[in-house]
Amino acid sequence: MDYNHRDTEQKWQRFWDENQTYRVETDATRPKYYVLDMFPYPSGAGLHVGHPLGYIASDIVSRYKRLRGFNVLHPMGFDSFGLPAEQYAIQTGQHPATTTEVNLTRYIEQLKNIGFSYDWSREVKTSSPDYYKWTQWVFMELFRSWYNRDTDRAEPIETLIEKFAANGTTGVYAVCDDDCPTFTADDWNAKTETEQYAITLKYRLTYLADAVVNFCPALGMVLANDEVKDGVSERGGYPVVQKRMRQWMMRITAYADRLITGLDTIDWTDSLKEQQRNWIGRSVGASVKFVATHAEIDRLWVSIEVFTTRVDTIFGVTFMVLAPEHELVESLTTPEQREAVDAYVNAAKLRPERDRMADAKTVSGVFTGSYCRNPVNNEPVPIYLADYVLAGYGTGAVMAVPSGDQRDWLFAKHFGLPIIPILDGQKDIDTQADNTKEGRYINSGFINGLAYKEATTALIDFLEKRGMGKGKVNFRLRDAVFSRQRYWGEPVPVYFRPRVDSPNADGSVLPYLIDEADLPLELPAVDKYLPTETGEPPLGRAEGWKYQNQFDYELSTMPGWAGSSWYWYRYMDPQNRTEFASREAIDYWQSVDLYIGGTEHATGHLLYSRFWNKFMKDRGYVPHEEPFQKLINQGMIQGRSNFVYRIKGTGGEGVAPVFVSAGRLEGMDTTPLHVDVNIVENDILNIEAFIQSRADLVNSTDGLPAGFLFESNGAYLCGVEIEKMSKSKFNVVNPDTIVEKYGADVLRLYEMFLGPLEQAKPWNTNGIDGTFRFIKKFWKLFFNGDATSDSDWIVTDTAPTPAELKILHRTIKKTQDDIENFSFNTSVSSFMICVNELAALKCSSRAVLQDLVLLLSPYAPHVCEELWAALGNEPGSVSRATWPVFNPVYLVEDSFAYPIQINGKVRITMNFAADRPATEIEQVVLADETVQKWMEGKPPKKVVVVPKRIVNVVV
RNA sequence: GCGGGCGUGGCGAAAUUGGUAGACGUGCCAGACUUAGGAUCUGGUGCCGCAAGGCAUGGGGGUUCGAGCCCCUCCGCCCGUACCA
Repeated sequence: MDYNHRDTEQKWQRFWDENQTYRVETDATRPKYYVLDMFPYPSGAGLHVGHPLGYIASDIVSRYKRLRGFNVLHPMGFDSFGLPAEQYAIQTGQHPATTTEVNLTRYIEQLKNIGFSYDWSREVKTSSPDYYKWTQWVFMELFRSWYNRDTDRAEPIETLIEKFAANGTTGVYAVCDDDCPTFTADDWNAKTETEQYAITLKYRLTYLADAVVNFCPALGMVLANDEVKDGVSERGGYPVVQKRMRQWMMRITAYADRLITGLDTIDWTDSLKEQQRNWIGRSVGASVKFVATHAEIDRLWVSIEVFTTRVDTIFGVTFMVLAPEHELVESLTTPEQREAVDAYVNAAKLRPERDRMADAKTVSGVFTGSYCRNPVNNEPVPIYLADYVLAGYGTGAVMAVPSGDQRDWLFAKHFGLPIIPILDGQKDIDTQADNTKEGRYINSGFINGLAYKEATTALIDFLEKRGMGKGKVNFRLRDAVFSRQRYWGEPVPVYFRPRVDSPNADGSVLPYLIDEADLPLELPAVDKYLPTETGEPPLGRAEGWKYQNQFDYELSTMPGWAGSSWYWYRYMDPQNRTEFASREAIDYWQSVDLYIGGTEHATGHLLYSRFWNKFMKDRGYVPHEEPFQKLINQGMIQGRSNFVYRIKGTGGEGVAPVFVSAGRLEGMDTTPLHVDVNIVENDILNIEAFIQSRADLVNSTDGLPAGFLFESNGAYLCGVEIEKMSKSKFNVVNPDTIVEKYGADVLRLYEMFLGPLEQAKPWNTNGIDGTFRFIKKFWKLFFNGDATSDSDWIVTDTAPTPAELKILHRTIKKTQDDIENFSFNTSVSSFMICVNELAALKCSSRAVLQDLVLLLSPYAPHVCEELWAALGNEPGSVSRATWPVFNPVYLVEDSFAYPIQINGKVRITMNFAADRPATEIEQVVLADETVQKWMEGKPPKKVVVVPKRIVNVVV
């Protein structure tokens, strides 16, 4: 019987489906393990071979953990709100839910084709009202909470109100808006309920604020910073302009410190943790006030606050730089400088941010005409504007120390400003800045002679005493904009009520949460998916959409990351109608043990998820501070494009196109053209398929057929380039075609065999035959393929030989080590060696082969299920079996030793294989005659070793 | 610029983390069985050399009995980030 991957795989996929083999329930008698994939956005293009890479790895771990006795939660779902479906809706008028459903069906089909052990009964999709009801509920909980810095956690807003009623703002240490008033308990209690409510709005974790946002006129919507790439929208690539708009915001900054410290408790790669640390950007320094004086009036005027991480260099300050957008620019500019400043500010505004940032080499700036005084020595400091200072970071103002900072140095050189050395450890400051902290201070007033640490302390002390500055921790992280002016997202469960019941009623409106009983607030139908004529978001088109038939709803929807910031909890209890997940389910599944996904979510999804999780922990809904205990980033699979080369000038009217093989390009003037990788094998072009599929290329415009210049062996060799996988580059490989030709098991093995999981690599189908052959060889350990006999089943009940046991146990050890270490590629190699060796030994022992089936089953589940049943086990039960026990006894003889001659002396180095830890590697000196015989090729029969010395050598 | 990573045969890659470099796979060469081979099996395959031998992990230097791995330096590539004060 030959192996037929199509029949076998379909049979078992159907079996798993019908028997719900991978359905999982809470089971307090067994340890749990939660393996999660980053759920995909179901795009219209379907899956390509890059998508399943991480899913295969997580599936292997899931299947392995099941065999090790864990109750494994391994779900899949869809992040199904998103812009592409909406844009398609705008073009076609088709409801995004419809297209999403079509794409989603295709995704599920493709995923099932690869044989993943997902519990599909737990599928979630973020665009389903049953799901987004709870996304809206989390929003409400955030709205109903404030951040108490004293307890360092989020608390219900009621605890804040109690404090206000008891002591006013005294003793309240909260994260809030900048313009929070202070008041006494009497003040508070004298206010109307509406006034009190209005005040609490400044403290809630989700709040309305006027924010300068990235507005994209083409999309008619606002984008988050991390959705804007190079100054254009990430999706679509449209220009983005700065615009002030009223937006819902999330106070993620309240969690900045905890988001950093939490990184120490989780098992993520250092590079990813570093990315998040940098994004949050905690820097310890000082804020210092420089009092500005007007050049003409020469009197104390206004104070400019700067943030610096190097307050120790303050005596080296020779100028100050403000961002062109700084609020004081207008008032600091003297009449003489007015024209130059206006020109500079306008140029900076017009210049797209991307240009401003990209151009780091050109020094530009302008003098305002004003000065301020250095608070430590009262020296006048000229105030400049320059666009290398960002309005959004710190205070938008920098004290410039050209001796210690290269940008400041360049600026000083350009404008002829003084450069004062302030440390005796600095060198060459005539040619460049030196940011060293080594040495003793010079030219630095009262800190002369001190070292960095004492100087910093002394300075902060000095400034604090005079009220001119203080030690401060600054973050780069900013509160997240939470509103989107688009249709295909979760409606924000808020309505607006005009202020009428307060003495100060001015007709303005306040936001209120809708009644929780009214959740989910479902997306209303609209006639078009575009903004309204008055510039309202698409939801403004919904007719008669009023809360309680009278109040306006919030018209913006939530961003894409809302639904994905808590979804791992929904998988725990996806059908629950009364809670986002039951307490019982959460207590059992706790948090995600292993999360696999791409590194591109480092500062988006992975940060927001940690934020929401911490919030939910604070409010007692979840047990863990961190949602994802271990995170593995799979590398991106790139496309491998193939090219043909057409000689320039051929292929037009009356000239037959001529294609030159890649090996003969020398001296030819050719145009490279993408050719479909699916008609290229080992970079050799299938000429017939090419001629058939690309009539547009292989004939001249008037029909003359193409000529080809081949290699000397008669083949047409294509050129190769690594590019992103995309339709337009003809380099997309669909997993379905691989599954059809080789089978899902081969696809799974091959994707793992390609290289380390974390490494980015181009997809290359060359070599997949190797894994295909492996599966066939594996099969032949069970069936000899002799069609003439009644049964070609060759497994026997013979006892395994020592050699067979050695091979088996070496493979058990290797496989479990590899899976625990996510080193799947070497595991596949060891399977190949194992099968080759067992075949060479003509191993037919049931005991060995049955264990081998279990070892391979996480990688190649279909063929293993088939063989498992053939071995007489209950059909479909391979996932309920028990992982073979590794016994090191069978490997002892693997130790080896070899003599090396060093400086006339001979040493014997001993290594021990898998059964001994590496720390026992020996280096010992033997008797000369023993060594002599060894060198002559007569090794000792037996060497008995204990750590660090040889006990006995038998020759 | 800064941060992180990488550099090993024609190609994808191994190397028990300082101990026989190139496992395994592909590709290529030769052979077997074949009417046939894009099937299967066997052998060979880092480079130079007829051989003995020599040279090899981007270049150079260092530590070490011993370096692909550690240190210094230079070169090249990739990813992230955008002047973060």
